[in-house]
Amino acid sequence: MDTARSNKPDVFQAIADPTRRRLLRLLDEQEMPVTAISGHFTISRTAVSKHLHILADAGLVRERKVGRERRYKLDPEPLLELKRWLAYYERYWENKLSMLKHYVELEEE
Amino acid sequence: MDTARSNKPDVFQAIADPTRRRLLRLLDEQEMPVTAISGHFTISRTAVSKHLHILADAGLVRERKVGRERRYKLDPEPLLELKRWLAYYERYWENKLSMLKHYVELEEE
DNA sequence: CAGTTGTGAAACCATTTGGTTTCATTTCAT
DNA sequence: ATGAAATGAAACCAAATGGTTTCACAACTG
Repeated sequence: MDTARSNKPDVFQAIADPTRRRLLRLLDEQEMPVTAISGHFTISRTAVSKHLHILADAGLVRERKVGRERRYKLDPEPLLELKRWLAYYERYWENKLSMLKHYVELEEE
Repeated sequence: MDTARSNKPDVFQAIADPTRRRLLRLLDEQEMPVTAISGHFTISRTAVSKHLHILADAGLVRERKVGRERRYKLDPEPLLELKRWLAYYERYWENKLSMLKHYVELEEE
């Protein structure tokens, strides 16, 4: 990790880490400051902070300064890219028959 | 990478790499042997082979021996986990109003 | 003003990751 | 049987990743 590099904010990369997925869930429910957030994890506050920056770089989280706190909140918008990516494969399960057909072909041949 | 460890076949992890996403697309269109596949990439055949094993571990790809070749083909089933994960956030864009409301709230406060 | 709280930046570190090159093995072609 | 083709395993490597500890600083609380 090291530093929060604002280089390649990749959604796929961002959600690859389980801790970050948990963070997204948490911040969907409510906006929270870093210390409160890190109370939900066993890793250090600093580590959580880094994950938050990665999520922010990917646009998955919004940051807002309130006094000395820095509150984070989910921004689901970038997940649309994932949704679009997934949509390509949608035809496989858009109906049970196509799925079945797929498996039959896999088994045969 | 090093070796194809059949430890934690994580879908999120598997699709995090852009090369692997390209592989999935390619193998959706047709079943192919390793050498043919690696013709589509600039990295070495061995590297492609490793990516294929990672995808296979995640269940995203099926392997079939045919003579001296080893043919790979997409198995989209594990993508359903991703779809389910994504479904949680679905309410945000299930209608334009909820999305709009979300952004307004983000801007306000 | 003095002290405490909330947070990020830096410097480190071990492990994982994506790649390469080399070698061994299996299967096909002659 | 002999050689070429298709592929995985091994050993190795540089860079990225996820963590930690320490330090500095801004902003509240007395």
